[in-house]
Amino acid sequence: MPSPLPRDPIAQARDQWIAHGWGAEADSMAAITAIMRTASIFLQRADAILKPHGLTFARFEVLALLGFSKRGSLPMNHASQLLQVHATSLTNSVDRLEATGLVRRIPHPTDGRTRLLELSGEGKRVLFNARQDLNEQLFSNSGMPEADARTLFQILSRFRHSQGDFL
Amino acid sequence: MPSPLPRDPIAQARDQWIAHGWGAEADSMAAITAIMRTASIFLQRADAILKPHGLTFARFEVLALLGFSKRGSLPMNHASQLLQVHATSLTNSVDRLEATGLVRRIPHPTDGRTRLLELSGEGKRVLFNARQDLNEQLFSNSGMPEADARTLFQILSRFRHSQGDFL
DNA sequence: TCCAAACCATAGGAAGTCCAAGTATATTGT
DNA sequence: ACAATATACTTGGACTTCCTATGGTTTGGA
Repeated sequence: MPSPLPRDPIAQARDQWIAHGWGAEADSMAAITAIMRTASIFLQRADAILKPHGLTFARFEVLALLGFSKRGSLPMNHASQLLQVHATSLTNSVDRLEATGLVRRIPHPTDGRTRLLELSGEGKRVLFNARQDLNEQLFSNSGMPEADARTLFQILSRFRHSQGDFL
Repeated sequence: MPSPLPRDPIAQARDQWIAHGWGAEADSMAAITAIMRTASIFLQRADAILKPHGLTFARFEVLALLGFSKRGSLPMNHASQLLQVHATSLTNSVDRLEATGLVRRIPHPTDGRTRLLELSGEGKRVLFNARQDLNEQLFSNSGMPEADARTLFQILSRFRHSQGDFL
């Protein structure tokens, strides 16, 4: 928890980059560093909001995904692809969600390798409340103007697409 | 390591948000999720580039900061503020940097509480090479057009300022 | 058919982040 | 001068992420 700094340290780093002759890379460096810092800020805010619900953002995302699934269940495989995290990360999250009774692992009817994830009743309740809080306290009030959010999303979509993040 | 998806899962989530009546929050949600995902992509790329140097991005940032300090040394306190990470995160990074001989902790001449960080000769060498690789393989070639990088940095600076990230 | 290759999930381990607490040192106010 | 407060750093714990390796299951080619 850094106290407010006299000047943007990323802007300072950018100046240093330029001063040392890497002007061509300075803007890219600054943008990447700023993205990482911003992600950290949002993650902390989201986790703080979700803490009273006994959730983290990673686990919230799992619940939210399951809440949208038509059939009410999703193979772990599929879920980890949609959440774009490593399979082992999802295993970790699901372990905790299952331990607190928000989610169940059930066997796949035809494929013995696959496990399906299913929300419990309690899981649905927690999801409902957590999502409401997150919408009110974070998404409705992110601190970013709508226009900026849209521009950001467009730029990042272009970038992610260029990186093979999706087809 | 997710394989390429048929469609952007964040755009899908955004659609779901709208379909469920949270259209007002959808763009913000999508932007925030995209930021987190993009940060993850960049972090993985940076860590992969730095691995041959025996570094991670977190530790590289410490070295880079020290490399810029006029006096050649910096109090941990000051460093953690500039890097905008918790003091304990810096302790963690410095432990590893010191264990591999890239950095030294030396006592502060007048304040007994403070420890100064100092690059070793090997630390300077590693920094030089790592920074060159990062500039060539990540920053020069980030996959983001210069104009996008600049726009991104501006939007994120506005946001971070609004969040009290700096004055 | 049946063996090899692909796939799903999990275990273990390394690293990063944060927070809460604890220790030591400085500073401040009475 | 001395007690209270503030600051600097570290320790321990919770959590996430990734990677590598392993055990089962399924699938596909000889």
